Amino acid sequence: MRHNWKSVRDEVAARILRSDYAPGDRLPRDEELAAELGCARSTVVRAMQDLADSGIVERRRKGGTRVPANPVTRATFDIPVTRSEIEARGQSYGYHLLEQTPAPSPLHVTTAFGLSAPQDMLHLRALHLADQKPYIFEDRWIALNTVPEIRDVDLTTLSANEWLVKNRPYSRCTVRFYATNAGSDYGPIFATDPTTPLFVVERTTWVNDAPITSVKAIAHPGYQMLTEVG
Amino acid sequence: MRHNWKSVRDEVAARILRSDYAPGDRLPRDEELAAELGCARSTVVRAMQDLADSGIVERRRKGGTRVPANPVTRATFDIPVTRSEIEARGQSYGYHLLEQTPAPSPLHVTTAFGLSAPQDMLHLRALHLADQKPYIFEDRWIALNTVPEIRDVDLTTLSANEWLVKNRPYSRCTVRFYATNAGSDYGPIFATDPTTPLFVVERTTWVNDAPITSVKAIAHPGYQMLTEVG
DNA sequence: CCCCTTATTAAGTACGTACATAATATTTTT
DNA sequence: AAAAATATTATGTACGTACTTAATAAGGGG
Repeated sequence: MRHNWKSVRDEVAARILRSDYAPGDRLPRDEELAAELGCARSTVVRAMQDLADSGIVERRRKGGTRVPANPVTRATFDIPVTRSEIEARGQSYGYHLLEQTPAPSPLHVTTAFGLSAPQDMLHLRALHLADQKPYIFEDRWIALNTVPEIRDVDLTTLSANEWLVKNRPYSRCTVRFYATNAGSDYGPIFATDPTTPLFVVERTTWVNDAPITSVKAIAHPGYQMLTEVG
Repeated sequence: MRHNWKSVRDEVAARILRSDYAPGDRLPRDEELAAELGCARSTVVRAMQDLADSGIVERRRKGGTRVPANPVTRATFDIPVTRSEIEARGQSYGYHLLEQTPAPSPLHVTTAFGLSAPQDMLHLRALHLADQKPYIFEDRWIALNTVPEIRDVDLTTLSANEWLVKNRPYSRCTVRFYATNAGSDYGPIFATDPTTPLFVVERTTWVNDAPITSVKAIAHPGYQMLTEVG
């Protein structure tokens, strides 16, 4: 069964694994590989594009295909809506809106959006619960200029997360991972010591350069983000 | 210029953005879209597969293409060899091997690999410097059964990271992100308080189910992992 | 010898056809 | 009415051809 792109991909990947093609090396041209493996060039192209998407090979017009001299591990994470994440774990989902205040954006939000001046925003603080226990605390700012309808949405039962994702899709998004201390802000929420390290995912979204929302999602102590490659 | 797959992709993405196609909705069949946009079905297929790869649509045989009812943010991170990462920042790279000891794998490493019993491994502790300052500290275990050659490699000048990546490509890898405290282990290394929160990337790699290496990369205080989507 | 122009190369794309495959829907059988 | 066999459907894949494009290499002129 040599005549499908996945087996071509696996064959090329195996050669790289065996160091037949080593980092920095140039691979045979698509046409040659096609002739060697007895398939059409388009099949090799499909296989190679998959390998290129995974960062296993690099392709350049005229330059050919090569194994990167400095290989990288390309990891892909799916960040779901928090409710889906909790339900996928087989736990019950709970949601508490702690605060909902219109306010001008503070400096760190203004700069996250790349704005030159503060804008009117809606500030939300909410807690997501898994089996009644604090799972993720979110601190969110929503740009009222871009999303005025949010004023009329009841956010005490439906999380802003969910409303936005279904009503205000974004065209651009930055994601930032880092570690922080629970401190006096999050310590009480998770009923933990102020020195407890917490994992933070910060996401900022735009639609055609107009700011939508910026969220800090602070995960409960011990939270890990996991993915498989290959 | 409607006759290329990127413009087809962008048109469909724009329709989703405008909520012409809302979460849960089924899109027209490839053939219909092709007729509407005046291109071949294969062009629509190419566009749709790209959208599916980004998680923007879901495709199922017979079921058709639809906008996911529970959208996710799909973020992709490239984790380079540490030296490349530092040099890409325009900083000078430095490397110090702090410890190199053969030892049976401790429990957390044994379980990370999914092994039933401890194996002989090489334990390394090393520090990567950017502009002479501690950047990433790594705590690494290498499976000697799978990579016996590592015994004869001089790891005082070349990091194990680089040697492995060029000589022992992996076929499978898990990546884990989390937060930890500097504590007495890492506090002295980064010259920081034991309560300082630190960002950790833990990677475990195999080649055809044989364990290669498991690394904890502890980043300096303030380290952030950043990516753009869209 | 260096710079600029021109040729060549190998990947990138578009198209159309034919067929495969996995779901789903329908019909038949028990 | 439930279960099993069968038909239908929309995506998935393979192929071959023709053409485009970006990058490199070769050539020519100052």
